[in-house]
Amino acid sequence: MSVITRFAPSPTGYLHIGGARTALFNWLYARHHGGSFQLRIEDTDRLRSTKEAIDAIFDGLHWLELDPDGEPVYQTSRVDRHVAVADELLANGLAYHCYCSAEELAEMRALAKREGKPVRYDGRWRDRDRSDAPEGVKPTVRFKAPLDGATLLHDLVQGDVKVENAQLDDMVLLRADGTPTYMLSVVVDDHDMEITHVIRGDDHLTNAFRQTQLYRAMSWPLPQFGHLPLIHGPDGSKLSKRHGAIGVAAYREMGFLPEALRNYLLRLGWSHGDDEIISTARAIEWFDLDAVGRSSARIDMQKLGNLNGHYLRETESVRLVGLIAPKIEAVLDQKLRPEHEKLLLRAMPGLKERAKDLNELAESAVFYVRSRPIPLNQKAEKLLNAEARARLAEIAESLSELDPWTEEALEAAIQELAEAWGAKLGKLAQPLRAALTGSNVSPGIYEVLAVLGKSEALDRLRDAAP
RNA sequence: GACCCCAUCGUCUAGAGGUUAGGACUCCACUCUUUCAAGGUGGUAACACGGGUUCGAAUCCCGUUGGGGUCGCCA
Repeated sequence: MSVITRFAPSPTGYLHIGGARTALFNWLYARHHGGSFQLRIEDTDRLRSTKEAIDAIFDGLHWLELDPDGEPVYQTSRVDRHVAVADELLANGLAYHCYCSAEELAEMRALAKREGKPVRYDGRWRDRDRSDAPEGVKPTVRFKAPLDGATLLHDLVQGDVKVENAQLDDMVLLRADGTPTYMLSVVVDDHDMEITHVIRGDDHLTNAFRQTQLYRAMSWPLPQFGHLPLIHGPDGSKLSKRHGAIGVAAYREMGFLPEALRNYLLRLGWSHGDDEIISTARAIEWFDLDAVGRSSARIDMQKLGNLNGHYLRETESVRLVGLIAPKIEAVLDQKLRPEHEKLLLRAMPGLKERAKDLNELAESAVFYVRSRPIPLNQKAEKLLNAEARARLAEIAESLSELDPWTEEALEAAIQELAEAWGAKLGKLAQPLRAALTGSNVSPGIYEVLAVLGKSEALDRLRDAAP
């Protein structure tokens, strides 16, 4: 039987980083086994589900290049089927109507809590006759869960886990308004979609026991379960909004490459010996659930940044220019001209070596395409003292004869000048950098000179001359 | 509180009875060098604690402590 996995987020907010990892693991597992990866939108909470959140999930997955196979399934489109299953359970005596009001249940919980007893539904309508039903109360449908024994789970990540059935109460299958609850919907949908492997967050582990009982009640084959440990914030606490970078879109805005985020997320909880840099092709080849750890992990932005820098350096220049062009245009408040894009393309090798993310890359590239005169930052200003400016004039003069205008030729020419003046190279290089880039930090100065081209470079030097 | 899960450098992790406990990020030196990065070399840094089992435990068992998850007519 072929493997079918699914990612089943509820569209009540952005696609967060933990969800992204769940999606990645499901995707990898399916790819590794030559199976299929499905997306199901769990939108049965009509009040909290939003179109924006659904779009955010699609966008996030698409950006991460984890697009699902086939069309996504919307859980709300399947309520009739969910209700039919509940009715079947009811007909077979495996479910029953419960006439408890919300207040009554709240009271039940409060009492249990006060007495220090386990907080759960006491099954008071389980065997009660329907004729006892109070007037005008719409009942919920509850699952008649087994009272004795235990439910065993062979979890692909967590191993064998056992829970006494006495710990599990009779869950609500259909709300008083007749709509199905999550617990019913997941089981029906996972079954109907023929999901073979349910890979999801650890927070669903206890749900797996209740769901197992439902599968049994319906005599459906059980899927395999794999519960992934949760991701925590840098301080070890639960990932929450105060950690800031929790939505996938935020990582995109911070200038991370999807492949870097994927590699980082992959290593968070999964390992393959000492391997750190793992291409997606390799990940597909190597990924399996037995190498997933059982303990939760913390987000480490430093490591993500380092990984991103690595992938940035490996990325073809054309793609990088395409990614940073909008950012540069925003800074300059104007569209880039084709010749500027060509220039940036030539500049990329030196720039990408130095950037940790796309925002840094864009920032460091701006000077190349600014129009003269190039604004100087404070340090550059300081470097361009009277002596330096005088020298720049001479350099410009001397360089105007240079042909060809190549990195090698420029290096030779400038070193020659330094020697002739008996000056240290730094004495020339820093003022050159300041005049050419407006900054004290940049790629190699010969490279900058060459990339800029003879006429623009000389013009910038003349701008700085006294 | 009840139930369940987890526990190796600050962080992510390798390790599946016998290792100088390895790698990566971070940090610190040194190196390269026209700046800044990247790169190279080296360094600091861990088996939570207590009992067992064993000739021998990071590895197996029990307990303690700590962390996490779940206990909705949310998903």
